[in-house]
Amino acid sequence: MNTEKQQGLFDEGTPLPGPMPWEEAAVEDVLIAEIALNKPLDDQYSYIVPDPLRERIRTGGRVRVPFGRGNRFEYGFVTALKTAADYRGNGTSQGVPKRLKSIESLVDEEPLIESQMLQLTKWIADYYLCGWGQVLHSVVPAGVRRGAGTRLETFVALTPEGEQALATHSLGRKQRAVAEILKSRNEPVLATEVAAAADCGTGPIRELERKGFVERLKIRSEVELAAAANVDKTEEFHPTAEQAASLEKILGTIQSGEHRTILLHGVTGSGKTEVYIRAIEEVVSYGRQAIVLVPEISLTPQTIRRFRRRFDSVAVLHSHLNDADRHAHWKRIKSGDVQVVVGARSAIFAPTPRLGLVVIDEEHETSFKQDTTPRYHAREVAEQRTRFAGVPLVLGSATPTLESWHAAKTGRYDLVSMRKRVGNLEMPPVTVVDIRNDPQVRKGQAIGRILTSSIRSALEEGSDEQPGDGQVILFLNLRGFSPAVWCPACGSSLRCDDCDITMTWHRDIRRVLCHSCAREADVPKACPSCGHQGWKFVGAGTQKLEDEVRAKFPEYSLARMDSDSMKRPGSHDEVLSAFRDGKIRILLGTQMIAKGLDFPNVTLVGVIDADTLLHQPDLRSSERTFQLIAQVAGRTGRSHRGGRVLVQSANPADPAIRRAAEHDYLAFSASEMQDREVMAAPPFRHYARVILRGEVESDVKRAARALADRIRQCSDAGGTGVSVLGPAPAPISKLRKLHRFHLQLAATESESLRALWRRVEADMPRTPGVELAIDVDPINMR
DNA sequence: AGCACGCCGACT
DNA sequence: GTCGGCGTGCTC
Repeated sequence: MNTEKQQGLFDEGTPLPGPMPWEEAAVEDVLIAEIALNKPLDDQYSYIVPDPLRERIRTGGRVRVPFGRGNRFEYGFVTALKTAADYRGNGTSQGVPKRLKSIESLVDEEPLIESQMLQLTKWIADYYLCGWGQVLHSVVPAGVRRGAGTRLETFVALTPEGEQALATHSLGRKQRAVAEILKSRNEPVLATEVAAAADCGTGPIRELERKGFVERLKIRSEVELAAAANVDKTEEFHPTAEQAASLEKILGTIQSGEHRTILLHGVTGSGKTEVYIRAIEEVVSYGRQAIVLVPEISLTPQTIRRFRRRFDSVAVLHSHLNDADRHAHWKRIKSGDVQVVVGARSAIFAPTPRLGLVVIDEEHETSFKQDTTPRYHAREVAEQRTRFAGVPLVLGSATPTLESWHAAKTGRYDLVSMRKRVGNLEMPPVTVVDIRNDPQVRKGQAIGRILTSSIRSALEEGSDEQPGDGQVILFLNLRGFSPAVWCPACGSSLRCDDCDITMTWHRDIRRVLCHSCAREADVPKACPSCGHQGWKFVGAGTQKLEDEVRAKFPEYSLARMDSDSMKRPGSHDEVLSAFRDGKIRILLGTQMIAKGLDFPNVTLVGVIDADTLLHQPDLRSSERTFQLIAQVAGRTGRSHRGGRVLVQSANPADPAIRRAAEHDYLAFSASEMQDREVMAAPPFRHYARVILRGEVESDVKRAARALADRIRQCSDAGGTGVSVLGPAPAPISKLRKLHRFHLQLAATESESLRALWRRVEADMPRTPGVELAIDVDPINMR
């Protein structure tokens, strides 16, 4: 706070403040609360706690305060409480001589945030350069903030007349079924449940109600949490030597009572999950809780079942929970009733009262980084949270990030490795097929000659008992039919009106879709640039692949799994169980099928195009390519039947692809690490990315230049050793109508980036209509 | 992030 | 004369 400015304020005729409470006698013990507001503000604001609230106010709870000149009411979190004496003496005396306002009211009786979580969120605000209040706001789920807890549900019950009618009246088939069900249950039943059990809609129920045989009851019910499944802890564990060693290492750390981060590098199929479960059992036996983070797409019923089978009380936090369910879970976790929390990124904020262990599975997944404010990485947040709690963090992956690998190599993490698969199964042989001269690919097909014949032999090949029951997984990381609609006359492609992106043709809806903003449009008859009629649909997505496979293998059943075909809840599980039962022989899809699937009869995995990620303008493109192939390859060879992998590529000599084919993470990481050092890229250098966006391109560009000048000025003056790159248009230069420019800051010490930014922020040039965001440790450069 | 205050141009 | 444009400090 600037004293001069405040002096000025008083000089300019602002009414002089009355005596502050501490200027009167016996008010030294007036209570003052520090409040963090949900705004991009660096400071907390001090408010007087009025006497009636004194006894009830708590750190970590929310309050309603008047804010700004208009005294509009805002919600904020109490981050600290102190007496006026402390307040005056705490060294911030420069900022004191201002009139403090009073808190209007308390929002929560019970604090939402306990002190370690307060500390953690403060760390996030400092590290990721955003407001503390913003972090606090985003850490508490909306359902919890709003107190969503109950919902009104419609129950139905049989009336006495209805019960008689069963014997005396003739009822329609469905109506009778409904009445029978209600009679046998002899209590009010959820209307939807009855309808499902009687295999009918609500029609028959309504008819019964009209006749007076059924009554409808609206019951406000506490949300019911999934009951503990049949717990089976007797499952025998015959650990491999490597599993035993890994587990021993983790248990040793747990018992040490100190924080360590353990990187568990285990190839696909090496049994990492079983190691996690055994470690969690240990902390649960001490009455502590564990948090398991998995990528959102791995949060499948199979994964959840795996934990539910082994623990009495598992809370699953997925993105499709409604507010009431989320709140119910949250309360139960907070009460200590939950042993294991399984969830995506944000589950790292689960309010476990006695945290014993955090596990992050598939540590390399990019979905652990949030791409809106606060732009945190769950791995870093977990590192801090476990450090504060003095408990271990286990990071598991077959293909660790270079960041984690580097941390392990330099001793910041402990490393344990599992190089062999459970059951002494071999890693599947991976063949890279050069498709540059493939006659089928040249004709525009997605599947080349060699992959075609491999699919056929995999499907036909069988065991002695069951001939010809082999299954095939085909992976293509592009949904839709064609990723481009191209005009052969002028060479232009259909683009999104709002984004700098080509539209993808979706044949099922006969429209084009922008995969960035989800905008939908019809394909114009003629090319808007040249008027030519006759579009070419270029490239292949999963829909086109589906067509091609059906045409080539009409005798085999097939399912496509991508976010378009899996919109209906439960469809994911249905397809996978049909695949498990062998009712589906060919499964094709996107990312969705690259994770965690484990089917013994899959004897061939085909990667349609290994190059899509390779050509991204991203320093991690090699790493991503390696990860993808290694993960997909892990879907086969999971039984004595063995299996193989075929990777189609136009760059068969690329080191990332070759190393992945050889299952050689060590060689890949060693050479990639050297490249990163030469490029001055992470993990050897830390980055922060500043993104500016606005509707008027020239304004954004000007703002970006002005900001870059200001940053360079601050940087030079401070001798910070921070290099400034840009500004340049962002790789996606327009997104949802907003033009985007970015610039990057790089330094050997992460802290120098933050120090520089804080100096820049203090006197930032601003342009109306241009928004600004900063991303610390960015992993998405788009 | 809002928002109230301010200083500039086009209207009754 | 004043209504309203949007640049720009300030928010306990």
